Amino acid sequence: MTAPQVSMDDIVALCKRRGFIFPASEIYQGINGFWDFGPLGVELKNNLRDAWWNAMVRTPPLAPEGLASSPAGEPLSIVGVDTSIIQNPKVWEASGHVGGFNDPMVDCRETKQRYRYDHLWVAVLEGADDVPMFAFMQGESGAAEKKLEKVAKKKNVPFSVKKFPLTDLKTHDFSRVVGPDSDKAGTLTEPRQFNLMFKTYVGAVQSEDSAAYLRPETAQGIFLNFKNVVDTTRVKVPFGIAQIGKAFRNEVTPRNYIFRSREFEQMEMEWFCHPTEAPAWHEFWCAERTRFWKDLGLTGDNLNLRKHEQDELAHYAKEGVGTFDIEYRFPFSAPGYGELEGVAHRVDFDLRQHEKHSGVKLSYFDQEKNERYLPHVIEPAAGLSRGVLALICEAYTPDPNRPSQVYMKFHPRIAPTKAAIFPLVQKEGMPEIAEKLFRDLRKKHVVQYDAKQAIGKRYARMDEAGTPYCITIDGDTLSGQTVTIRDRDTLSQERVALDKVAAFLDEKIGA
RNA sequence: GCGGGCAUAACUCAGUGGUAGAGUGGCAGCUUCCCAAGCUGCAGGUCGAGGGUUCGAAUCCCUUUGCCCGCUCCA
Repeated sequence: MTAPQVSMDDIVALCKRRGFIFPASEIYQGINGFWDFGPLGVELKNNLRDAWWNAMVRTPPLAPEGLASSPAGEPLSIVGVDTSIIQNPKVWEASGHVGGFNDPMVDCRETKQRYRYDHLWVAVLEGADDVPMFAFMQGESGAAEKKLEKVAKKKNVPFSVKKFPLTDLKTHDFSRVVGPDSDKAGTLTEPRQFNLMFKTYVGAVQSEDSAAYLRPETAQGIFLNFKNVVDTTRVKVPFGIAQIGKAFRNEVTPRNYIFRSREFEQMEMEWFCHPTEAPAWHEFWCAERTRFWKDLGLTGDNLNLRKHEQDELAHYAKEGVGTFDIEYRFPFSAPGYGELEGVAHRVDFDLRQHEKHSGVKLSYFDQEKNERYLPHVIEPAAGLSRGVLALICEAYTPDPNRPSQVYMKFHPRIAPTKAAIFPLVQKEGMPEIAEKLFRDLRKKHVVQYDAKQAIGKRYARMDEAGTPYCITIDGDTLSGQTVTIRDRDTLSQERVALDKVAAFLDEKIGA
């Protein structure tokens, strides 16, 4: 069954109207690619964040048969860190984020190869305007010249080669250029500066010596602390290090609401394991992570597990078993999907790189097996901001039969507000009882008190906020010490004893 | 980055050269024993921003910012 077609515009309007998400710096006409979370949005985000931290760090999964050093059924070992957004710039050279990406680059649309713009040359037949040019890497003109020779024979023109740097060619003429690894003309993109990291300067005086970057992923902070954690926390491979935090990418095109924004939040866990066990752990984490999202209500066809094709793998994942994406069908991506979480096999790329660049030994010594090695890494990396968006999209439920026309069907565990407490009318002592109940419940749950306006309007408000339960104090409360609890999804009401309301919420929300 | 579209109240929108509007929402009061009910009232917009044309611009022109769609990009 496919979800009813809802428009992204309607979701955005509700998020604004009810205080989930606002455009950042809106009173100054906003800023492209940045968003603020409002009162309901931050509760929702915190709930997702806490659910992840609980699932990974506080109560990690139990060890599967035959993989972990601990016996099957024992909890896996995962510890948390919270590392700095700004690190020594050498970190990003080691990780591969700068270097190849700071110079203007030219991509080949066909082969997906990427070349330094200033390292490419082209070879062309002198005096022939209507034949292809062949690009080659500086100093490796052999293949290009052979191809030109063929062309010269075919066209019956003299074989007289002219060579010059690609930078001398107008980008308009790129349509005539055959890429170094391609055999079609016009597949090279215009040169582009790939500077996707935000740059800043450390210290009050700005100079290139003090340049630094805002982290483009939280993962590196974990690798930087691998040795610290091993040395101080008695963890043994296999184990995990988890982190939740902001990351920044100067995206070319921020798009699709908060899906691709320039400042976002990640939830990443690096699972360090023996190289030979990495494929099995990869499979394990794919299943675990899928289950996590399903438990939060992302069910059915809207969730999809997809293996990356070889040519779309990141630089660190090429040698491993690959990357799986957990994807969600957003209204803007339908019928396709958008990435929610990637489970990648990063092999030992990061530890190896940091060992090389820092000169610090990062290998792990297994006492029992008397074996020293660089652990492989399985990385489940989820987008917290994207997760929030997926939860919002999944929750958005049009319903022409109710006054609000729409309600937010959040799983009670992640709903921003768990319950609202209403006195049915503002008299006969009802507000006093309701307020006391409110003060009582709020110690443990996010609850709201609302006595204003008609009861129907108050229910409607809570439907749009996605509050799963509305507790109403009425005439029978005065005589029988019971309240009604209205269920957001079914609209049905049940009577519950006043002193059992807290237990009711605990049970429903799983507190 | 390229091409197209859009921008008027918190939301959805009307207003095509002559005094800024509606519905919804919000707030206050009255009413009200269960689903945006009723009555009364109130707040909120220099029409995204800047410049130009004009006696006069939300309206026409230019620039710019933001959003949406399609390419491109997303290591």
